[in-house]
Amino acid sequence: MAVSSAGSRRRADAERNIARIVSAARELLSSDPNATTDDIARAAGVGRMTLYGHFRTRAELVEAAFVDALRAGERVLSSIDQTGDAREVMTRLLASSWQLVAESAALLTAAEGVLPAGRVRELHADPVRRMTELVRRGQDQGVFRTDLPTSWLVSVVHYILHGAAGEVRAGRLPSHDAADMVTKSVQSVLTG
Amino acid sequence: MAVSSAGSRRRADAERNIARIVSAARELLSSDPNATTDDIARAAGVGRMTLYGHFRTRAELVEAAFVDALRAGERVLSSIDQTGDAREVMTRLLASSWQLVAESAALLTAAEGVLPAGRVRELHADPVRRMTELVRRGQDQGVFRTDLPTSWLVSVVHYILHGAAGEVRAGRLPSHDAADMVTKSVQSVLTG
DNA sequence: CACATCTCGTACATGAGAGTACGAGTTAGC
DNA sequence: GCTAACTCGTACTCTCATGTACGAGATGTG
Repeated sequence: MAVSSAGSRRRADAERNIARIVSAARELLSSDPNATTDDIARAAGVGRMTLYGHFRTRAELVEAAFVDALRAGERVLSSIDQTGDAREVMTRLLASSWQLVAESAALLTAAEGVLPAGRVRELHADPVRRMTELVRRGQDQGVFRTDLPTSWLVSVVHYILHGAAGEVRAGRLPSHDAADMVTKSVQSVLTG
Repeated sequence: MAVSSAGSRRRADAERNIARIVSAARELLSSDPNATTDDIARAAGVGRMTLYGHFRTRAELVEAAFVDALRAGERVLSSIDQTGDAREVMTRLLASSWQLVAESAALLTAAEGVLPAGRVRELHADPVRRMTELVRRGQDQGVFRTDLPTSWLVSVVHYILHGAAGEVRAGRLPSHDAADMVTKSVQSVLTG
């Protein structure tokens, strides 16, 4: 997060620059978890020193980018139409969020490499919980398998998501095909 | 690979040290893709200078470790009983190799970060080809789904494998449960 | 318009890791 | 047991990224 927490108000240009930096960090770290502060500052169109004016350390910046991505994810998750059985909800969810989740794979790696152990899990406990609830609901409704633990099924969904992202990034899978393949594959695993 | 390629013969102790170094590299890089040459030399029980006597650069060492892991994988793949339909073969294959493939996930990351682009795919073209053939055979036999491309199915198998490895490493999944979950999940995706 | 806030270049300190140079000591193999 | 091959410690250079120090100039805001 930015240095000045709540006490004093920030100037508008500072606010704008912070947003730019976080956004650039999200973008760069999502394709290269080792992007340097210099890379990020440059991509944000600000000097490196400006960046350090807002984020004391690289770790602080990575966390800010990660939190930003999580917030975007939360926005999507909470806007999903929850009617119908769990299969339908899952399909809708994947259709509208697979790209987002997938893009953050490398960002997650970056966060894990830099943040104190456990902090990462702590930060995205919320989205994981929501996904877990959806899967469990499906199991309770009898539309998702119960011979595998809920937590494992949730994990597999993540792996498929991240994998698809990798394929797309590497240019081996056209982006518009990905959603369909992800959905079909996930549905198979969940229904057994 | 080692510096002296084919021309002159190596002394027995040198040969032994090379084996130790490669083995240590495989082990360390499999849990930390950023392990340093110093870490590896130390783990191999040799001086750093000995290591540099056999591998000019870190990249050369990483490649050697990667190739070594691939060879071990090939040995497993080629010893699998190929009788029965593709589902049975796949089950046998996963049972006896998931750990191996899984362990090499981080090693693969290390290789990708250090080797020239494309070199990695080039190196493990063989195992990928074998797995692809197995999946295609299943599709031809009518036991695996055909509504998703072969290459995508192969990829998903890899993701599930690597994901399981991550869970085991993180201590969230007991190692002896993993094989079963991987097998069930993969079977679901492949049969639709 | 005054001034606190913000920008950002240059320069520097630090630390980590790769790879090199040298050379004395050890060991395998004929 | 002689010799070439090998080991490996010390010490060095290079490069790269993080983070700090200083300070002059630009700009938003009351």
